[in-house]
Amino acid sequence: MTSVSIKEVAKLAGVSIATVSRCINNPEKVTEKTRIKVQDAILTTGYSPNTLAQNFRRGRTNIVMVVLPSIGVPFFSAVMRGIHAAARAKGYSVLIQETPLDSMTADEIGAMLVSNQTDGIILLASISPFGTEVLSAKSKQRLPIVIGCETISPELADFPSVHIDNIAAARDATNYLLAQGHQRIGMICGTESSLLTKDRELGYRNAMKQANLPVEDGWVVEGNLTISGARQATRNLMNHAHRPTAIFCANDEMAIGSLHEVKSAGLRVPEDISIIGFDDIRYAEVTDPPLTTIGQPAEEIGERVMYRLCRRIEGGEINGTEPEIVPHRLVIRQSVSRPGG
Amino acid sequence: MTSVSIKEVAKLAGVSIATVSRCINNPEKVTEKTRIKVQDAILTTGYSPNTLAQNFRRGRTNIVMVVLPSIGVPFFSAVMRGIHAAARAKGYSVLIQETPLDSMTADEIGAMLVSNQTDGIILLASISPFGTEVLSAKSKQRLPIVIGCETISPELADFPSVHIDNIAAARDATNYLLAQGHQRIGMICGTESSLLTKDRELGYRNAMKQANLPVEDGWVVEGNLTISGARQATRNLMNHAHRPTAIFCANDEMAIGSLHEVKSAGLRVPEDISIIGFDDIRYAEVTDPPLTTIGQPAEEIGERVMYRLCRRIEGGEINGTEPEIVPHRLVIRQSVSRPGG
DNA sequence: TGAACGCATGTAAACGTTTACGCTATCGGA
DNA sequence: TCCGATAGCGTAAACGTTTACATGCGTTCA
Repeated sequence: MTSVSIKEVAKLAGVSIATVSRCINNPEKVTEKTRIKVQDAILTTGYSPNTLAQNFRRGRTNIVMVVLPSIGVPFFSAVMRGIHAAARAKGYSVLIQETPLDSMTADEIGAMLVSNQTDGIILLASISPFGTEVLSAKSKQRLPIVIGCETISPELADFPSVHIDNIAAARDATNYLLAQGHQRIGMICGTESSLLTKDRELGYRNAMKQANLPVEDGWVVEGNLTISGARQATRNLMNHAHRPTAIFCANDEMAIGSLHEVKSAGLRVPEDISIIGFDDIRYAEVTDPPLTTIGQPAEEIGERVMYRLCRRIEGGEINGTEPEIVPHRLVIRQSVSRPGG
Repeated sequence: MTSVSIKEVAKLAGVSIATVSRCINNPEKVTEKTRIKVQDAILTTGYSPNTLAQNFRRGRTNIVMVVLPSIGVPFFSAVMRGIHAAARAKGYSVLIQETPLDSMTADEIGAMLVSNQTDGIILLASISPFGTEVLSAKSKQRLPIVIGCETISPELADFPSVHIDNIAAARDATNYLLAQGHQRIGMICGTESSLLTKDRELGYRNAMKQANLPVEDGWVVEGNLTISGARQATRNLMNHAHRPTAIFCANDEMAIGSLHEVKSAGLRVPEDISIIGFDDIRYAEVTDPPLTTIGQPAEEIGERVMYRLCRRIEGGEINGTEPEIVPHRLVIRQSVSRPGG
């Protein structure tokens, strides 16, 4: 019942604790005969090393922390799946921190690293900027932090990252609507604090400008990244004097809300209003109509971000900080048609 | 840069390391004057305690592990949200283990506890039974393990748990369909290994028997808890010689898949086939038609399960192992009508 | 004034592991 | 046969913290 330590094993096997330790960690440094003795002793005592002592001694936890806005969003859970897979392969456990209302500050995060609670951190969320006195550019080069998904803010530019090209992807989405003949295109973007959706907004505006089309006041409205926020935003768009014939939503969650709201108002999708989403979450193919959207390789992002973090932790790659861009793709389903059907 | 230890603080403040430790952990045992000295020293050195050493010394990590089948399922992420909230309030971090293919065995879990990697465990997933020699009934009484959501298998009966009454809830769902006049009611259940959906199946069968209605062969089909599984299951149900006029799905994920499949086949919901789900995930109110379902207080379950675990960890409540039942409720929307509309 | 007490602080041990270092015995080569 | 190299193992230190116990000083009360 009470936890058995390496000493009992050593005593039972008739060797020193150093030898027991070696049997476990460097079996090749030990005679086969003693190795067997020790193995037997381990089995009969039911010994398992005290992880706390190991962590303490080795100065690491084999735990990485993932900071994200919400695990409830299917896109993030897909990324998490990739992270988990890679973590398991590399022997890490994953500690999740949700930051609902920016509740976790950069200082808290720094504290977790310096106090050794985690070996590394994956940021899937925007974080209030790191205090400059805490993190010099030099130290950033070393900290085991990797950013996934989120477009990088200037303060975080020194950290490696893995993500799609959000600007280009949003441009592709908008261009697809334009190619279908839409000219009045609205957008439901995220929140002020979400840089990633800022980039998507930027891509949308780029595409509109390139097509010499105006973005009228009130065509870009915040949806707060939630279903209910998107429904409100959609009502605003539908009431606009120049009602858009198509809506680009910064994520699928909001697209689902928007879709529902349009239909609730008695309008048809896509005949009256076309809708395009972003992320290609798994619910996107079972909406009515199925949602046209931009697909991200979410699991792949998770895996790559984890592997990159491992490289950082293991000390290599001090310099390689250029972002790793993964491909996005347009997933054409049935929520977009030519204006008027 | 290199981590500063308690020694430097002590030297700078001109006190012993014991005093520094006391200043942090038992400030009332120290003069105000020295406390200020030490505080200053802590600030100027930028000291923060080495968590690894603390954990080692105190024999605990302040980490709890949550084992669940998939974080991608909105219901679980809602539970997780509750767990996170409670954990944060109690000073714990949350480590997530997904067990996609029963990949984590009970032995692994036991190992995590005995090797001190976590202070406690929350099980939201069925786990292959604990080896009886590893866990006697006595030791179960002590282990800091609490079960959430899942109905308890005999092997796990000694652990405390928090969940709804799945049998009664499924009965309520079925009775609602019966009350609408349905007689041919099919069910899409989960997998063989998911006890919780087994209980839902039981509740369904209870209700049918009580109504003196048969459950024909082929009316209960496995949906694997996934959208695609439910779509296949729905095709089977629609092809049945005695096609059900209503389908009870063991969770909303499958209900969404089923709903889509029925409509894809050109049938109407609820006029041709009524559908009722289970969980009331947030997408349930934006399906077309909005999904009638059984609501669980997911966040509350998460909170309660976490608080209960805390009580276990902190040593109280050795005996209170009777399950904590939280209320469910029928959420009536528009995916169920009288048969034929 | 002196003894007794209590409070603030220091000293040192302890937690369980890993690992640098040193010792012994064995083996190969001259 | 003797010496050097080396493989295998033991000894002991070290990691940073907490805490039981000891120490010393000041205060109070007789």
